[in-house]
Amino acid sequence: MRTSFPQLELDAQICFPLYAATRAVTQTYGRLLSDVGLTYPQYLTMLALWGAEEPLTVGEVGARLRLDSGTLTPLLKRLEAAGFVVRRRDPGDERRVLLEVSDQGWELRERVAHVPGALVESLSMSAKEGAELRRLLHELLEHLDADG
Amino acid sequence: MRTSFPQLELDAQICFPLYAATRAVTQTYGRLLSDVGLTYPQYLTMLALWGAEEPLTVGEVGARLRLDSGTLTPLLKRLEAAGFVVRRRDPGDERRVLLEVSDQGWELRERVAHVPGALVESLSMSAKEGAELRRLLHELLEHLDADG
DNA sequence: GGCAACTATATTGCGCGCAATAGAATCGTG
DNA sequence: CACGATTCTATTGCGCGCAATATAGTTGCC
Repeated sequence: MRTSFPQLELDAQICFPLYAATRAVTQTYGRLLSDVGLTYPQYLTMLALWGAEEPLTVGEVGARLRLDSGTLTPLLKRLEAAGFVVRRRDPGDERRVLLEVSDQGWELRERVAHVPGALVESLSMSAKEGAELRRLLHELLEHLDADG
Repeated sequence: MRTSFPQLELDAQICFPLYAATRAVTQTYGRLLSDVGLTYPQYLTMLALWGAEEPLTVGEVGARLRLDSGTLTPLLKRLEAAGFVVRRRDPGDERRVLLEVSDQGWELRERVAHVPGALVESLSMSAKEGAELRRLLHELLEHLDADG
């Protein structure tokens, strides 16, 4: 390089490993999920719906996944088209859309129950390192939420 | 939820914090880079070109960033349209495209020299934690490269 | 009740990210 | 030299991810 800018080295930063690792993990999930016809963001959305006590709204899913309606609306329409979710307006507040997991959606849950284990296998990380990584990522998220 | 699938909890996994943290970091970069008209992937591409001793090919940039031509070709055309990069076929091998940083591209480097520092500031992570996070992410990448 | 703020979702536009494919140039082998 | 295999970039198609905007429904205040 023409002059020295050591702070601009690719590998010296956290940003690039984070970016590359996320894409690698997404691809690994993609291979595990292609059988059942889900993408990784669709899988995360189903996790949110499966984990809720009752039907969530689009906004509630967005709050959990940190995604907005521009991303979620078409994604949810695809999940509905695939038969995993039913979307209907909340009769009590017609602005809101309630997302209900269909019977087929509950069956899907059993078909992907092996996925987290398979992924942890692929990562081949110790439980201790995994917990540490999770802790650091949560910390990073909190800082960026506060003032990032 | 209807039945218990503890392994399917959103926060129990590494995947979701990784996914959310990456998007948060990308957004933080986006705010820092919007002044100069770069996106985050464009910035990473410029880092690769700035850091090379001589013009890189599309494939060489792809190897460094782990991106393929489907992503890079249009991205590089946008960088060329913005005046930061010159693309030309390698006279010695007409299959390859050489990517040269323009004068304007070198000037850009000085205008973003503050970005890594500003980002580290936003993360408000200790140097020790940053190094640990980087180490864990590199490890994760290696495992996924090998058999993921 | 009426009307202005506010809220929730949908739409549009653009830039990735990647699989699949195409097309051109080069290489290797006979 | 010929020709099939390989390499390199470009193209196409689709699904995010997000800013900006639009639209419909609700609430609060008078």
